[in-house]
Amino acid sequence: MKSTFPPVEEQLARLKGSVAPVEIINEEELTARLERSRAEGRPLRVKQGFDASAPDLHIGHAVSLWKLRAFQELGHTVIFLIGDFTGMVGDPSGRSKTRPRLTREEVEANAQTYRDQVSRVLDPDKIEIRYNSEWHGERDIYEFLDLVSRRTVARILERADFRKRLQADDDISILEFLYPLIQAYDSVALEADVELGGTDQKFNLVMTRQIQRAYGLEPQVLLLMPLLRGTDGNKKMSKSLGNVIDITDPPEEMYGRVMSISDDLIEEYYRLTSGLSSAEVEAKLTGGDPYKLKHELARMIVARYHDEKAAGEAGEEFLARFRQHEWPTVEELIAKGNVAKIKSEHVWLPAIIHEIGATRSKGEAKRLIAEGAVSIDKKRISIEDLYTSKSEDVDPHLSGVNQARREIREGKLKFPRTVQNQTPFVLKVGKRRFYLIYHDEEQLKRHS
RNA sequence: GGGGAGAUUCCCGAGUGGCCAAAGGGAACAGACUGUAAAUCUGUCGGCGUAGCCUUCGGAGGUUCGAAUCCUCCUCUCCCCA
Repeated sequence: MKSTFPPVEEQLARLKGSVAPVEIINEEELTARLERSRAEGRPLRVKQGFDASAPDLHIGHAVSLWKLRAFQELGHTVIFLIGDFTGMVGDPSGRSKTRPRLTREEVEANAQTYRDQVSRVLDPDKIEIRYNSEWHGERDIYEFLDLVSRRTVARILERADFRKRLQADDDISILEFLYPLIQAYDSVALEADVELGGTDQKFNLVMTRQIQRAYGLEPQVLLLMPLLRGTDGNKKMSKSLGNVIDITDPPEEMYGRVMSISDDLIEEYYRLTSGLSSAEVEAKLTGGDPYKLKHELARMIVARYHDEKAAGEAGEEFLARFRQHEWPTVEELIAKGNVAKIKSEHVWLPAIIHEIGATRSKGEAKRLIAEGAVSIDKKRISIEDLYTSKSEDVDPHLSGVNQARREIREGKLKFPRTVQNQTPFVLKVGKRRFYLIYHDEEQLKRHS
């Protein structure tokens, strides 16, 4: 049975609207494909690849997800390709050498989380999820060499990044060289008509076109989408750089993260993440006060991935928390799961901070305390608070070896002192990390 | 296959026998100031209970009272030649 599609003009307008692709390679081909699809009643196969080993999608990824959604709404087929095979062999950026091999179960678990996340933007019933191990996993070396033989080194060296590293005498592994080819084959296997990707993927995506031609297929159309910079305003949004806003972040978190973007990013975020048309963005931005603009943006973004109500509440909470410097209540911390149990009430504070995972070492915890970054129940802890000259306050977990020393110094020097507060108490570490520390379950139950 | 250069703490990079847990810069973190922004200033930035002690300078041995620094072998990277 044949599907019907809107007129090509209308489709094109839709695909180029809202967040426009930075580049379409190329537009005539896209028009031609759309026309043919309409004439034949055959939906286009629109593909985007995702990394199987990093299954958290952020609002930068969402830029192209929304574009995929436009395709979906126009009646085309969206293929969500999970690069489980390529994820297993390595990383093309040259940063990390080899990634840990993913097991079948991990891949499936990641695929499931992808599906959940993607459904916040796309219609989950209309996604074809595929894995590139389907074809690469089966491949023998002859087929592989056949693929490799279709390109030359010079072609690969066209990539600016390789040229640069070559000039800088940096190393490039052969695997990295092969990576674009392996990836390119995915589009051959999927018979993709269109592929979406970030502009940073341009080289790899152009390679897919060349490889498709080499296999006698019509090259796919590329929609290169703009990259969103991370909340720090310097680098691209990336989990490893810690400057992300995940599409699954809870409302308050999301709101707060939007508020923390640098001012230079306001326009970029409005354009790429708000869902407004460029005319609307234009209108908003002229003469707007950055602080207000950010609030408005935060509200829109939260509403997009949660709903209006959540966005409103997140906004109010934000104001309460950060304008009036309120601490979250015990109930809120419990609700969010920012709760940590300690073994005993008699534990040295840096040990607690370390134990709950707020710092990488006790030394770091101590440093933070010295810097005035740690508070308990709204009272700032100073380094002196950590020590006592009364041995009954000493952390009893500090064992035998130290016991002797402790005795020697009794009366003269100071010892680590256990937390003086009754549990449960609220511990603040750094600017925005709060933990409810408790010792026995009963204490918690009283609150929930 | 031959010749040369190199591997330092998250990154870049100094250090060529004790003064080195290792300069400097970047990143990061914290405090002050603020709008959870930027800029700025200040501080921190291997691990331990403040003390000294432990572990770290590609890997394994060795020389030495003492090694990131010297020697041997190994691994890896880059350059030039074939």
